[in-house]
Amino acid sequence: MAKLTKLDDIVSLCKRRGFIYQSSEIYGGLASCYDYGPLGAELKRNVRDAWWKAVVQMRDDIVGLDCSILMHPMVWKASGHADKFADLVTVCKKCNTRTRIDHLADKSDGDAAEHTEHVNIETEAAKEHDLSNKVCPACQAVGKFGEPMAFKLMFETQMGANADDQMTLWLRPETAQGIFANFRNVLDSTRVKVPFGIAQIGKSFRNEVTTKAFIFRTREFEQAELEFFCAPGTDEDWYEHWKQQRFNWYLDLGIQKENLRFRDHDPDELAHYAKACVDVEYKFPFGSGDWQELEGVANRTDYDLRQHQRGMRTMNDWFESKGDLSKITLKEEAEDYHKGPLSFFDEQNKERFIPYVIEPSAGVDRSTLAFLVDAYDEEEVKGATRSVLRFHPHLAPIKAAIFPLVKKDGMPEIATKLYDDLKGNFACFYDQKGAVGRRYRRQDEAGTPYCLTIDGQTKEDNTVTVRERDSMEQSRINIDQIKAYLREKLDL
RNA sequence: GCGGGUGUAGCUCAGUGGUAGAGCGUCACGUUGCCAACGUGAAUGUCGUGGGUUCGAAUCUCAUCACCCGCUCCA
Repeated sequence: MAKLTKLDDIVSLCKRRGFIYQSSEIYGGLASCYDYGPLGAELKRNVRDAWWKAVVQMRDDIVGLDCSILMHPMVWKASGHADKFADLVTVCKKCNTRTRIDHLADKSDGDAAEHTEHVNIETEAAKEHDLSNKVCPACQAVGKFGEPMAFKLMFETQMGANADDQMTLWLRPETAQGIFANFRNVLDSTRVKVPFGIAQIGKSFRNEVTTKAFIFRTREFEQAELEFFCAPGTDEDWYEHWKQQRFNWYLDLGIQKENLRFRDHDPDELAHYAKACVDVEYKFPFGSGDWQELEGVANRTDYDLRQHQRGMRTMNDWFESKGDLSKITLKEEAEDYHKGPLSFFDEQNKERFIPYVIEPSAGVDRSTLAFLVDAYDEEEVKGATRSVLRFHPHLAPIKAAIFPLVKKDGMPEIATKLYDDLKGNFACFYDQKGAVGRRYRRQDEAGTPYCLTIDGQTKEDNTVTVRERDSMEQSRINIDQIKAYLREKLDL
């Protein structure tokens, strides 16, 4: 299997073959930002399409959505991000280890730090923080901490060209809230009934304290999220359902079983709104061969919809404070909140409730990287190394390459005709330069599953050579049957 | 943000004060009739960026940017 043992090898591969480049490279690069090159753009698009097909197209109970990145600030007040999506961190002066202050344990009780949510940055920063009795988890030094530093995890931007009349907005830190904000719209316009899901793929932005490992953790990233709404009491079954569905999706697209696993979150690791959460992890070859999260499947309960009902009740305060979020607090829930504007009426049981939500949330960039790394292989062929990307046909950036065996005797004419005939149906590539063996190997490196070669025999019996990427085996197929052959083999 | 490391051709790297190099890749022409390894020729460098020292800097020095390994966090 792959001989990519270091992240550097992957970065190099990605650049050399045109999958991923550093953003703004000609200006020295921009931290944490990356661009997808010609092959990478195709690969990533295929990953998105495969997700959409599995999650939306093939299901009768899920519909799609595509929200704006900028949303009303109250969305983030209600979701909790505006107040809580920040960390207060301090550094141990002895060993330079950085720790969130809410994770520090007291010297006296010695208890391990408990998991807590992100903090409210305004109130926390204003508080006096007595760290003199706190223990550094790394070097055990007591009270050697510097001033707490605040990290805001959402990007801010301004709406309105007039400088005197601008509103501060946030770039969304997750696509999920756009789905909750449109829950009512979808209910009213599509005839869906609980249980059903709303799916969305799009960019999100988090001003991470530290980025990591190539495109694994970036400040701008793409999510594929599904919010699946179900009746309270059925949520645990749906949680299991989606756990399996999502795991199998990676396997079906060729991820090797031994590189994929679940990791359940400990109860004290769960976010305050989550009843259960499991990560789908991939064994990336970063340094020590660490397992890293590709996707999280969470039971978010009815938390988000209930929060947005509170948000809707708070709008008067928002207008009165002239949009200053720091001056308002969310209104309490109505006593009959379960009959609120974001509730669902179950015709069969004649009851109204706020649906529970199961959320599979996948990282598109992470998955793309995993598919790339997992497909990479090197093998010995006649004493030389053949490197090949064994992509699942659905993910392969190029489905078929068309070659004339040599650049004469009318072969290029037949080959270009075949190419023109196929490119409307499949992503194809035409190449007539150099030795054919070299062209085969070049396509191996791009992960192209099939090469079609026009030779002398083509003019005699109308057949072409079909060469398979994985086995390197060749067979002859009538040129008129190529389209059907590819369609069947590629399952398109 | 802190500590450690790195930055020279598209990629991998050599080059420790005196005219910028190799392998692979790329391109052209020829050859070639099914698996990168033929022949001939060619292109390609703000030596990450900006200051300083020096007669002279890829090389010494300072700053800065980016990446990698940790700390932290999460899709």
